[in-house]
Amino acid sequence: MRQSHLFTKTRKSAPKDEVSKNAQLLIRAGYIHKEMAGVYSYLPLGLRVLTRIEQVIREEMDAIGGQETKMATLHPSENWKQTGGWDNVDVLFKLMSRTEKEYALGQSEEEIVTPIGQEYASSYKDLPVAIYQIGQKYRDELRAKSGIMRGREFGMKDMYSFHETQDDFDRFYGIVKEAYFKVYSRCGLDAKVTEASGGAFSEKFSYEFMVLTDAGEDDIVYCEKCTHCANVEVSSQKEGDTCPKCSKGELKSAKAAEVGNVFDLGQKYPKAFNFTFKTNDGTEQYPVMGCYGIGTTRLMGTVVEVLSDDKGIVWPKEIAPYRVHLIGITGGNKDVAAEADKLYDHLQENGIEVLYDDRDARAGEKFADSELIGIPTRIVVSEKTMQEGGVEVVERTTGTAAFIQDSGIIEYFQK
RNA sequence: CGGGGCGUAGUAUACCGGUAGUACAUCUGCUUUGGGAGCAGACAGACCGAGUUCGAUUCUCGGCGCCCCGACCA
Repeated sequence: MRQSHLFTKTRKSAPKDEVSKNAQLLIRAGYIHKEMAGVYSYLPLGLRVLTRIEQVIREEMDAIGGQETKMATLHPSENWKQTGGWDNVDVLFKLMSRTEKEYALGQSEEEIVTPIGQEYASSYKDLPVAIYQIGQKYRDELRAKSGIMRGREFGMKDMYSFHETQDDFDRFYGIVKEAYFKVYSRCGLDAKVTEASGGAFSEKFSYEFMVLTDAGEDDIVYCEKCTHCANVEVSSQKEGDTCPKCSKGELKSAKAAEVGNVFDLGQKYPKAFNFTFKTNDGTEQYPVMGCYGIGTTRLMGTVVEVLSDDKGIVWPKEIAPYRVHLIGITGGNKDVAAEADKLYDHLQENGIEVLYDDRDARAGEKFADSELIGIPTRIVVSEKTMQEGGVEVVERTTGTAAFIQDSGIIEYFQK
């Protein structure tokens, strides 16, 4: 992508009404555009990041047998009335058509996925099954906050599983947990898992996946010696306590962002829709159901909160909008511009995604923009580098510059 | 939903009871070119409504919007 064609531009200052770091940086760098409180549009750069996050999640869900779908987000009110959610889920957006027919906007998909499961899973031979989707969710939050961390419209991967037994759900939960840790790791985050309450819709437990950041909304305690982590909201554990798991470490308290969760739904939804399957002895039974969420847009915001520095965003390679930011410092020299053009083509021909700053701008502006946008590797072509037969390469994470010969450029990105 | 704060060009800001100035961005021209360039010129603005007043962007009230704290958080 030639930056001269990219329709977004960077800004020096953030809008005064955005305080959160993720919103300030993402807006300044041209990733997102605010529509209203809690609702953002994703612009070309932002969409590329979001799409990559989705792809990481997709790969990990597919790897554990999840099957992707695209379920409706405009829901019939009847399904919500059948589960009681129409009157009991206060974040549910309800709307009415011109013919006074009622609808709900999907804030979660149990009301949709359960009847679908019922249609296709009628035997124990069809279980377990896990289906998921990645898409928009709508929640009528009383207060949207923290940029893209808590919005009224947001992106989420939600997976639902149906099992013959509780034991089988527990087994599958362990598999999902490992897959979730892979997702966070690939996104450059270090996550912890905690037990928490199931919220209003489940009398059973839930698990929350947490990333330490002051931008988060949850108060947790965690052990530095082991993986133990608990939500202060539902546990009596507090800072300074001896870790109940390893009894070696002392608990520390911290703010954390919930970047994923798992709910054990039991048989609530199958019962509400009378979804039964035949067991191997011919009796009818309700399946055990689980749901597994990852907020894709919140995950993006969390990455910005956790990894950015005073110069701008720092994307991990897996989810960066481009792998390389190629910068031509031409100073009006046509030979340099031609050399940068050539390198741009060369990188693309080798499958390396590149944002090419071919703008007629000064070096300082290009460097500052590059650091704000946060692409992992910057390559600089200038008169100086041409004389030496190579390019300057700077990693965004460290800021250290290295010189590599033209012949070694592609190899640099293949290691 | 309770409390607090804020609404001035595209963005960030300043001043003012007598219709608004600056910076960045944008446009034109010349110069400049490895850390957000310089000069000259141009375009562009008071959230909405009511009230007070000779006159309101400024004061008062209401609405709307946004941010923050709290509550809430499938």
